[in-house]
Amino acid sequence: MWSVDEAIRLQEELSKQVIVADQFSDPVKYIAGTDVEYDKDTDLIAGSIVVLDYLTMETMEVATHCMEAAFPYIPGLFSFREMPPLLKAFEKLKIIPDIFICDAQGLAHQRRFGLACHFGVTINLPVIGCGKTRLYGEYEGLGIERGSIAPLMAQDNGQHIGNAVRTQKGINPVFVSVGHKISLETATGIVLRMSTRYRLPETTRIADHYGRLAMEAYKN
DNA sequence: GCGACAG
DNA sequence: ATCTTGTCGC
Repeated sequence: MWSVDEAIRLQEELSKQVIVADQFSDPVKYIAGTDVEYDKDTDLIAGSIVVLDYLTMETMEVATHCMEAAFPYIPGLFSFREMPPLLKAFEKLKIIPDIFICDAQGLAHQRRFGLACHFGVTINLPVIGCGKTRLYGEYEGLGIERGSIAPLMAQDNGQHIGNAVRTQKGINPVFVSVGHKISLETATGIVLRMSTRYRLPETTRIADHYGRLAMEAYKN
C-alpha cells in the first residue's frame, strides 16, 4: 500500500488534474450516488453505487463490493481508505452515469483533493463532493431557509473551495464542493435538486441503504 | 503544546 | 463509521 508521505505526494500531483468546469452531456440522464459502509466488529467495508434516472429519481442500477479495508482512517487521506471498494463497485456498473455524487469532500480539502476529486480524476467522469460535516474551509452567515448558501473559504489562501448548503429549513447544512468536471454552481444546484425531502440527496441515501444490505449479505 | 479532524 | 430510544422542541 501507500505510506502517508506517498499518499500526500500523490494527492499533490493528481490535484493538478481536477477540472472545475461543466463537462457532461447536456440533458443529464443518469445520476449516481456513492457511499461506503463499515462493519462495527471487523475490517470489512462495502462500497455502494446506485444509478438513478435524473428526472424521475427511479433506481436504475445498483453495484456493490465488499472487501477488507487496507488503509486507516486519516483525516485528509480519506480516499485511500474508501476508493478501493468504490472502484470495484464502479467496475460492475453497466450504466455509465453522467454525474456522481460522493458522500465526502472534493476541493474542500487541505490539499484540494478530497475523495470526490480522487474518484473523479481516476474514473475521468463528473463527480460532486457532498459531505455531511466540514473538513476544511470556513463559512459564516448561512441563512436558515432551504436553499440558503454560504461560501466555504480556505483558511490558507482565501480561495472559494465549496459551499455550505441548507437543503432543508432549520437543518444542518451539507458541504458541497467540486470533485471533477463540474462547476461549484452546477454542483450546488444538483445537490439541492436531489435533496427534495431530507437533508442528504436521495443518491446518498439510497447508496447507503444498498451498501448496508450488501454488508449484511456478505457476512452471511 | 493545544485543538481540529470527510467516513 | 459505530454504539442507540425516547424525547425535547417547533
